[in-house]
Amino acid sequence: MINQYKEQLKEHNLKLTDKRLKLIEVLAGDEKYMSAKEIQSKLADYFPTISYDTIYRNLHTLTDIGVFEQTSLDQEMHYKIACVTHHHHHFICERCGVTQVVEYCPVEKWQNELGDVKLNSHKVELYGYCEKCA
Amino acid sequence: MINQYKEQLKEHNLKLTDKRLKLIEVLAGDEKYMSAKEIQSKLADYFPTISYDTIYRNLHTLTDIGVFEQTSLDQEMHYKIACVTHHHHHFICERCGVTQVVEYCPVEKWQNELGDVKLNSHKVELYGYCEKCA
DNA sequence: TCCTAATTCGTAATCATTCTGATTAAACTA
DNA sequence: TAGTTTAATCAGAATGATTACGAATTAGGA
Ligand SMILES: [Mn+2]
Ligand SMILES: [Mn+2]
Ligand SMILES: [Zn+2]
Ligand SMILES: [Zn+2]
Repeated sequence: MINQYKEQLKEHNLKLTDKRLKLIEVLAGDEKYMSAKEIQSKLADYFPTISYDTIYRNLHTLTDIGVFEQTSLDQEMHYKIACVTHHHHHFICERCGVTQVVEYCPVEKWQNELGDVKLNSHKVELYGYCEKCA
Repeated sequence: MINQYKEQLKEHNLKLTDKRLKLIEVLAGDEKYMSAKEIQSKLADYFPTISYDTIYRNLHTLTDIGVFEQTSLDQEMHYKIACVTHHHHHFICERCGVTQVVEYCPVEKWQNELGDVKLNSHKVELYGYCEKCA
């Protein structure tokens, strides 16, 4: 499954660096939203001196090509590995960031209600505490 | 209608200051999400030296008591006057921040789908360009 | 192996937001 | 109305996330 991400990098002419691969590994290994700080602390096990510039740059780059998805929580951007299957949304634990899939999305009803206005995107996020954190 | 906000301040033992009243006036006068910077530039007409501390403090305070509502756009918190009628969401213009009401909200379907997990809150935001900005 | 553009590094800068300690003023009381 | 109390404001420093920059390194192709 990591190979699929290597593909995506190649498709966009991005080099396969050790930092990028480990970054993907970290996010792919935990289905939750993580802050840059959390991510750097996980990467620090492998690259103790990795630059924040590298982390932020790659979070942006990989979000741009659809490997990650992002959301703003508590004034900080958080990232998770992207869901590539079908359109859906997430429940997000406000304590630990862990996510749970939410299938139902009435985007066509919303588009109907809006009429002419063109919908570029939409955000649906459900918040609460996961079973562990409750 | 400004009187209703004065009530709310009194109910929470908050003083009626000139800054607070003008802040409410500014947000109530334009049904859109505004950043702290935008807000301070509007307030500057009346209070050229108003402190950012005053702006941020009051944005928080008034959001806490339900006078304003907030959302994070582009890494910046944005505020608008709260909708006090019934539960609903908004379409938000990505250029100018103007909002349009979206009535349909399937929160009970989502709660059903989630089962046990307790839902604390939810965010639904539809993005695009308003007629003016399109 | 060599070249070159992309990537990373270390660090400084930026920008939104928060904090602090001193000053002001709203609201209550006499 | 004057006095008292305490919340609110102010100016400016501090914080914390994010971005920028010039120099050094490296992936990937020739
Ligand atoms: Mn998902
Ligand atoms: Mn709703
Ligand atoms: Zn949790
Ligand atoms: Zn607009």
